[in-house]
Amino acid sequence: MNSALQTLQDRGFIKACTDIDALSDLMDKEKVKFYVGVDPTGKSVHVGHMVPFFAMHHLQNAGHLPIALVGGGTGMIGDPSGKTEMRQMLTPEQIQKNCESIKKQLGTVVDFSEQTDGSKGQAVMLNNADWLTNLNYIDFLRDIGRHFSVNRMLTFESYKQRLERGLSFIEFNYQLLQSYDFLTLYQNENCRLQIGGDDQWGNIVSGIDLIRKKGGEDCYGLTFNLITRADGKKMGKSEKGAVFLDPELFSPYDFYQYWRNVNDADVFKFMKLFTFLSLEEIAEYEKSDVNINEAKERLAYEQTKIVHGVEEAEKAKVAAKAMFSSNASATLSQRAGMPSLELEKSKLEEGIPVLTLFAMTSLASSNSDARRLVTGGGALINNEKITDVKFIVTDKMIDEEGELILKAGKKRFFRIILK
RNA sequence: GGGGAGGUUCCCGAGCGGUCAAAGGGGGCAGACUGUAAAUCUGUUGGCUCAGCCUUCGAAGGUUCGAAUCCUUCUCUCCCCA
Repeated sequence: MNSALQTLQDRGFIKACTDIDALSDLMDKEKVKFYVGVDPTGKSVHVGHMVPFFAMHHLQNAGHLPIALVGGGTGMIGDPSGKTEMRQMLTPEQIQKNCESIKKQLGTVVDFSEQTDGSKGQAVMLNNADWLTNLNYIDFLRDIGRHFSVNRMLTFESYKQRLERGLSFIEFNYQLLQSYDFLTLYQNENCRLQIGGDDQWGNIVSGIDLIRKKGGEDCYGLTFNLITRADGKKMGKSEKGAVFLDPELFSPYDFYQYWRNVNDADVFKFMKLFTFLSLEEIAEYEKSDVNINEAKERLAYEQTKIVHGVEEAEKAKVAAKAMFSSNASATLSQRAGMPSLELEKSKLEEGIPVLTLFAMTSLASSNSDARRLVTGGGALINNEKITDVKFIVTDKMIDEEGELILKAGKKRFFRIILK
């Protein structure tokens, strides 16, 4: 098999391919242009969306030519695949803004810069709004619509499910538009391969069919395993909601912790999919005499480094290490990666009720929430358990570093910086 | 267009005049046990100046001492017929 494909296979990406042998031959013969679509339905993608882009990274390194296709046009419709409800429609302005921030995030994994030495494939980002928004309805129906059989579409799993709950006509057209995207990319860019999550199988196959019906060459589809966690929960979801790549929505420290806390059963799978560590190196961690927590630490570090950069990864790692170590008092530099808040020193001198203080942080969402925390015995300040809800925090509690470290349970920390 | 069934707290889902901030489950948070894992058990899960008060049961009105529960209008969803 083609070495790039082999890499994806070995790392556990591949779920299905329309014709793996033919694709392999093609990739041996030439640098193949391939694409994956992203929906700009939010300001940020989350880790679950990243699988195809990690795959894209590996293919790019093998010299193939990635196209990241932002669905500026299709985003205005919403893909029914895997959704149980209709999507909210977005305004063109929102979509435009989302596209820009998403491109930045994808840039952490796929290199969009100008390639000069030719060792990597040149990556580009396109927006299907460029060819979708000006489509003429009648022309589209005549040229594209006639190639689609409603009977056949209705047999697709993604539509079947939605038929039970309701599917609007606008969403029903999604497959046509995505197929049209592939056709357009084939015609304009000579794009031969579409990759995506396994939920995209139906849409990808339709695109390939369309290209063939329009007289094109054979094109290929490659889908990746939908990543599930061993506990059955959705990948990329955490108690704090989706694990977004945007540091505003999900702090690098929490991001690091998310990976640090993955299920034992998922560690190596995730290392292969979500880091660039070599398989040999990962195999070292898989040896039974290695403490699995070292593997988790490495996974968290590598992932954070890729998404947020070395500096943030380093900070998160140091902060986590310091806080989880036995004495649990960290020096100022170790605290750098911790979620924090600045507070006027004078306020503390006057005294602040515990509940108020906790509610100011991300540890408690409201006074009542803080009350529950304290009542339940989960609230600590500088490692001292606070059980009295009326407790007043004063400047006497400041630690040797001149700060306060709040804890909610064993795992959640917050740093109060006095000024 | 006609007929029917519905919209309940983060989600699913009970409640159908007062004892309802609303059963049960899921999820979340905390405690115990651990390895910052999983599983298990316990507590908790609208807000507040917390033995009390305030805001919630699609929206707005109304009946009533009192409504998530009854009436009216509106709105949205699903199903059947056209």
